[in-house]
Amino acid sequence: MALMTDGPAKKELNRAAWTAEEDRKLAQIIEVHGAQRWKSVAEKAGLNRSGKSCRLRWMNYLRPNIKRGNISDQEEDLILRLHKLLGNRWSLIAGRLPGRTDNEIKNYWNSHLSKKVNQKEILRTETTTCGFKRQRTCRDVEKDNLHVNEEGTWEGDVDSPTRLDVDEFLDFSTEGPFSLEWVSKFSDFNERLCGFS
DNA sequence: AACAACCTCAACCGCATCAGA
DNA sequence: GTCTGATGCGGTTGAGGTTGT
Repeated sequence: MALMTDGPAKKELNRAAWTAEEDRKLAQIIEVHGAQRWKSVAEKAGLNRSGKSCRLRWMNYLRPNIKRGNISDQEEDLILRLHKLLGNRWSLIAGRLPGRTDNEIKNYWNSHLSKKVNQKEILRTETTTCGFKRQRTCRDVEKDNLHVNEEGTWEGDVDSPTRLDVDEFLDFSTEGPFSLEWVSKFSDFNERLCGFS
């Protein structure tokens, strides 16, 4: 990408791909001043970048413990299941995948998983027309189950076996990244909710 | 080998939300 | 209560790489 103008009065910002030198400067400043006040971080680092751009670069690329590429089968499975439940809430999904960023998961979904899911949906529709019991689609689930009552409890149909506390279930702050217990609880919930895994 | 079509992913944009003045 | 700046999120874009013809 080339240098572009943001408007006649504004200083032109560099919107080209980040260089190793820029990465180094940014990391250095964050080490000293912390990952906050991104506008001043950009200024202090002497980068002709917006605060937003610096934040994004740090969050998606420079941050420690970032995993890149090679999404495992387990991770893929988790993304699929979480997406079934949460939809395009990439940051929430990323919160359950240590070292993965919302941007990476979003990209992975758009380039790999959305196609897989579409194919599955087509197969399921075909199965339905053959007279087998119709499996529930995610849209059905959303329609029927994504309802939070006054007590903050997530409840489905009156007869539905699925009831859980949404806040507790989606509170990723207290528990570590995804624990086996959580995954198992989620899988169980998801299977009952969707009728398939 | 050359070109087109497709894919991937880094980066940007617009909008919503929040906190502080 | 309102304004303003900072931050976070999801959608989208486009450059570069890969694959197919």
